[in-house]
Amino acid sequence: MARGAWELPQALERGVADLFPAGQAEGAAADADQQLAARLAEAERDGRPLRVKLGIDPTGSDIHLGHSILFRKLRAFQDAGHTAVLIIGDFTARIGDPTGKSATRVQLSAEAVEANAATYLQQLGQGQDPQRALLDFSTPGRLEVRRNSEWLSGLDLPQVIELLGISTVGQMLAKEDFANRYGSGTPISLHEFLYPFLQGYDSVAIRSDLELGGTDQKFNVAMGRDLQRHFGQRPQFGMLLPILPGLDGVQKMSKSLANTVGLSEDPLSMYSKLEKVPDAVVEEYLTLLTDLELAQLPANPRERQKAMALAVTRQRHGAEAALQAQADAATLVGGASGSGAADAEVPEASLAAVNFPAKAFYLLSAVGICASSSEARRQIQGGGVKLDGEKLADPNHEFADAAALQGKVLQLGKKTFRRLVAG
RNA sequence: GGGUCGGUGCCCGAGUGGUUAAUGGGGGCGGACUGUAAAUCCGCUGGCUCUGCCUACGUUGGUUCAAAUCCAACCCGGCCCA
Repeated sequence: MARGAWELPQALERGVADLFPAGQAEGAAADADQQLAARLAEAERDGRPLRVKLGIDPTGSDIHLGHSILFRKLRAFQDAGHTAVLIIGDFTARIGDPTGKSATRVQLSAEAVEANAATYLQQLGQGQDPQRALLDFSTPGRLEVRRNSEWLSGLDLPQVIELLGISTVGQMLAKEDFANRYGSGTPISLHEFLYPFLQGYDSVAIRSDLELGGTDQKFNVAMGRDLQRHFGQRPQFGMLLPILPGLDGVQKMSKSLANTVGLSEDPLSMYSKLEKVPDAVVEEYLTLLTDLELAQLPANPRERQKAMALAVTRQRHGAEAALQAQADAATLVGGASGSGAADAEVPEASLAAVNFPAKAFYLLSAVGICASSSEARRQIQGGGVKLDGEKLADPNHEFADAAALQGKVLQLGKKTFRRLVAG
């Protein structure tokens, strides 16, 4: 999409994959129902900030960088003076968004949903300095946090039937996910059809002017427009951002694919994961996760990769911690093999749970560096384990007591380190 | 509701009575190499302080000296019919 295609401020336009409706800029009077630029101008003229909707279903406990691109965009709207309406999908989380799913999602209990919601808000920066936080929680009028159970749990059957009457089975089956599943004989539960209506109804309930979402949300966002029109409201705009590829560079970033970087990860692991994302996605990461001016970065791919990793880490942890993480990563990985590792900042692991005397393979699992003692045994035999830079070759090597290990750095592969501390 | 086919380890998928944690592929992890990577090559890939012992082929029972493999019931799913 060419820069300036929608005549939006750079901060709002950066990285946008799709914006609809997108009426022609030329021609008759700018139409505030068809062009976002016109709607923005109208908002400014009338002194009425836009209501920008972003819904999240609290189905997990961690927010990762893939989610953050939407929050970054939401923040950009906040910074431009608009109202972010963050919808916690406490009701819809219990149905599960079928988008992108090849199977029916497990339904969550109300308690689990509420607990997840709380950690989400915390990760988004509730109660934190707006400079460092992802969203601005403190400036008055810039944020509304709503739960969709507010309006959804009160719908009665006649109302639900009214909603369902707005669309057709044909339209539902035209949705890619449903079409794929139906076509391949994978089950689709009927209640999953309800999801788009409920998400759409959220837009009605909060009188959304614009909804943010990933490109896979087009169907649901468009449904919001249909419902708003049905209920006599001015339909929202849809602004879609790309789905961030995960660390594998191929599939979308998703916890279940274990290719994520969590927002609250420590600086070192955040940096070292990011500095080795595949070349193919570095530009996308730069565009979507940083504010760096792409043209001014060095051309060398390795340098761009590092600049990206540094910039993202800085946003979350500050400049100092980010630089430290960069230095540590260089020491640990690039490695004046081992000797430097002892000095670098490394997450600690307690020996409290270890029963001595401890055999090497048992130690690895007891300390949490390997998932099981069997795995630890294999890793040692495979030559992937070092203690203070020296290869541990014998899985049965016995350590008599904690004192022998205190302060040493246990390393698995190239990127997993734990400094052992007495419990 | 009726008919029919099917449910195997993270995923896909072999395997139809008997040396075996269970062929093969994918993914993942580790090693070498490199710009950290990618590509390539090699190793590992149920659990347990482990020269052995557990637990595993939808569930529960049964037949057998012996079952993922045979039988029964049940649960779940696809397709066809209603």
